[in-house]
Amino acid sequence: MATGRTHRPATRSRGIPEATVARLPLYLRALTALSERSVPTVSSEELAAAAGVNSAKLRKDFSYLGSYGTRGVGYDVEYLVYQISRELGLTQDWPVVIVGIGNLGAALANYGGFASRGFRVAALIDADPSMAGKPVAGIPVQHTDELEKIISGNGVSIGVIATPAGAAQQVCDRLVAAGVTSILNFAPTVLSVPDGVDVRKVDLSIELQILAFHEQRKAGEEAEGEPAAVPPAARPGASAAADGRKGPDGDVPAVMPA
Amino acid sequence: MATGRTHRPATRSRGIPEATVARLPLYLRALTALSERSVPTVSSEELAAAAGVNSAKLRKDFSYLGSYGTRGVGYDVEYLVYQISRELGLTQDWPVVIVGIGNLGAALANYGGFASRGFRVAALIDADPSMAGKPVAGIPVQHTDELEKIISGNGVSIGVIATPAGAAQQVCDRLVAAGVTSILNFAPTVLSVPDGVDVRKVDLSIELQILAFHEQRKAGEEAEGEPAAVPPAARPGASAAADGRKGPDGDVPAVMPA
DNA sequence: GACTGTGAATCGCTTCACAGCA
DNA sequence: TGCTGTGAAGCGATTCACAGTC
Repeated sequence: MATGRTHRPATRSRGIPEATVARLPLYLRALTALSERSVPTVSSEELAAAAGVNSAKLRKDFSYLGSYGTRGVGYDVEYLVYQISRELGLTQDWPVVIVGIGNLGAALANYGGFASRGFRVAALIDADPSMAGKPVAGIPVQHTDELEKIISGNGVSIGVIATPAGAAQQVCDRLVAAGVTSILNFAPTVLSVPDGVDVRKVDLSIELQILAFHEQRKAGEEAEGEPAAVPPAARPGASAAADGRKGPDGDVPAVMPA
Repeated sequence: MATGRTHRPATRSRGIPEATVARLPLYLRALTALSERSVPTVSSEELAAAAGVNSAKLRKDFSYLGSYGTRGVGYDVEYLVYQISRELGLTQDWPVVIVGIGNLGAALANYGGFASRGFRVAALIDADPSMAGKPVAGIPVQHTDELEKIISGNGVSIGVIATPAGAAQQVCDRLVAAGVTSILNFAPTVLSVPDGVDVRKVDLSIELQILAFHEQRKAGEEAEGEPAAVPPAARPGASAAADGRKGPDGDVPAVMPA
């Protein structure tokens, strides 16, 4: 899981479970594809397959939205596209700003998936003065000094942080102070925000680490036994660090913060 | 949640819950930061705060790995860094290939968080012949024709797909056929893979859609009442589409696949 | 006959609360 | 005394299985 909210204990939104909300975009994508092929109706089984979930889950999810299907027939594709879009709030325009126009920020600015779903890149912001004015994805980059002006001037409530980790919290604070209440964070840091502000995070290297865990497990199973659970290596003692500890695989790994 | 596996029913790995595995990289990041500041030990409370979780959860998580703490004291930072690294499989080198060197692929190739955690970008692959040989992040891009050779030649078991949606399944099939067993998918498509292959996905626009849902809810609450649950708009009938349906917010949204 | 909608059962994760140990 | 480690309780999500409806 690449993501998570900060705070908000058990405040389930409008009765729709969080897990369901997280799947609605998946259904929407699958439905949109069907819509383009002019498929009029679809069964829970078919749609579930297209979205990569099982049909019981899909039907349960849709039951939270209301009874939008027809027994014995299935779901009307166009109608469901509209209902889910509305439920997700995509029937309105969401101006977003992207802060930090490095490789990743530029990729995000160019990403077609945003614009096509009601998200409009209202501004690109970077701290590097030499970037100012340069167009990225056809939008001129503005300097961080303008941040507050841009947010309030465009009524931006969603911000995307693609800065280095060190700058993220500060940028976050300024975004929040200027009125942003939802943040998508690509920087590898835990952001702290006041109540009422939502944060979702995407950490590219975390996903790879989870894959590595399973990959290692596969390799271990091939060779029968489980990978040694608790190696007889040195245990903590009172002192810290530097005791040349080694594990079954070799040396202490070169782990560093991003 | 930005991510999910495909298949694998209830095969909990070595007794460590999936949810715990997904948090280990978070702990590792926080611990690495402490390690760099030469902090020798840390309590569950402190570490939990740094990782953005609560302390009960953290202790439970660590209890699945073994008893690595000292009652009355806390956890030895260096020792825990090593144990978690080992558990995640980061004590070994993982060659990865990135397929699709557009904006996003280039950003990934340049992303420092990979290399610093034992992931080595073994090759960059793109279908565009004019890209071939051009260096990105210091690594020359190779043509898709070389894919199989590259995978087997480097013993690559993890592949990253950053192609357009249309090419993703085909690339996936070739990666799997060549021996890749873990895939990180950035393309907005559901990939189908044989048993034994893990897929994790990151969809940038899905995260924004989830934020939009909550954002909309906040706005709705300000104005007291809930947003109308089931509008009296036209219901499906037998025929599909094009009936000029409108919702409370205006028109049918312009949703499109990425 | 086919497929949706949903109560009930189940599963897994989180949280509580305290026993166990340095 | 302070903090970890963990059974047990609580809770949300998934799955089952079938009644309801076209």
